[in-house]
Amino acid sequence: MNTNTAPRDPDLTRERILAAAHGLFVAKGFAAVSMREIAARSGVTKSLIHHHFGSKEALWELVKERAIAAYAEGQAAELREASEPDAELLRRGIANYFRFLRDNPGVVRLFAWTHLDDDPSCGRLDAELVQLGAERIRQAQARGLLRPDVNPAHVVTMFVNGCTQWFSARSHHSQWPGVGSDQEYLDDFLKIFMEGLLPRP
Amino acid sequence: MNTNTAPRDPDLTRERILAAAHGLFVAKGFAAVSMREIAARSGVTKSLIHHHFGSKEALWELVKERAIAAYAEGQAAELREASEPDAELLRRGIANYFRFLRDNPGVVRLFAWTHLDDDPSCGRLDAELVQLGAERIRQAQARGLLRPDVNPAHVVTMFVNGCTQWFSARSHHSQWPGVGSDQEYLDDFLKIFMEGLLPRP
DNA sequence: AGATATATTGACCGGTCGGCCAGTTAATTA
DNA sequence: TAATTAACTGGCCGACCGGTCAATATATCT
Repeated sequence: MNTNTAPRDPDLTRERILAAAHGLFVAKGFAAVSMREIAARSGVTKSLIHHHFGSKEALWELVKERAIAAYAEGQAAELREASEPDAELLRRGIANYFRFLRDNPGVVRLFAWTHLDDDPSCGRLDAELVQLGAERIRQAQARGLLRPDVNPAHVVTMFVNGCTQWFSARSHHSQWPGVGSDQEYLDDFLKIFMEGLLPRP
Repeated sequence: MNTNTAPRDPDLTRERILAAAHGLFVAKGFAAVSMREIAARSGVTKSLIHHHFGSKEALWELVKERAIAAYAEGQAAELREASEPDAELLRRGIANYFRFLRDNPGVVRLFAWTHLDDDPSCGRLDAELVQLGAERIRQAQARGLLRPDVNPAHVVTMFVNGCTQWFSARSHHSQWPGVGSDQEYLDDFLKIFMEGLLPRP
């Protein structure tokens, strides 16, 4: 490999290895991916991966860490730029989250793999995200804009679960009779969820 | 193995192999389980597993098939014994489904594995279950007991997703601040979901 | 320019993988 | 009871696994 005259670029090499590993891990899971596969896809020797990352496990941890950090960063930015908390803000937040998962299927799969590994690392990272979102909902509750008799953390968990599982179990319910498109599901979800959150007279 | 005088029982042997394979596959996923492990746990030779089931893939398929068939059968029984469809029936159906998943964590994990395999086999099996549930909701809508402007199939999908992901991502949100117990989450879920489904004046 | 550190390679290691096969033992059938 | 079938075993195979190591080529530093 690399018999040409291209100059060495260790950072780029690391990046290409990480990209190859990310794609394979996301697609097949840790156990089903071999170092030889990663090496072949990144155009690099297996030994070089060990040189740069140590072991297969270490590479896997780094791939997870980076992907989740990127996810958390994007979501935090989304939350920061939000205006004062009301029902409409929540509705837009859910729609944005839904579209984010739709456009980043790798994130959904990576979360699913880590869940099956009972790996709490990614849950730790977005704990503060949840806290932030729950705080917004609490404020809206205090203003009488959302019903006060539900746990704000459960509200966040509920819509995160609803969005995540929709894409995670796509192969499942895509063949269920009567189930519609992403947009149609999101619309119905918002109808039920948002109206269920309104204060009752 | 089996150096004692116990009489041969091929059916029991098959069952023990299936049980061992089920436990290991559910816990670690297809790729991370070896035939040697399954053989050791079921007290049987590796060759005998091949004799009875052919290959590792065939065994995995059979394990999935049986588990999902058992799940579908139980759920279908639950649905058949239900009375006339109204909101209260739906509420009890959701609570029952939630408790079923709580008491059968293996089912949740097996579903998650098959989703990551993009295996649609289990989705096909419970398609009729969903159709049955959706039909009940449609009847309740026709009687004016549930809001008519949502797709019944989406109603079913929504609560199935909400229940499944709660247990599937337990390692995730168990460390989220403010998230409560199974029962507390279910209560809040039902509050929001059921009120969101009521007809609006 | 010379010395040092790092990036990169290819060959190799012990171990495990799924699967196969010849042989033995127990149940079934004729 | 003899013959046939099925259950079951142990050993073996080639392929692949993750990881190591010595050697080499390219940067970087003095």
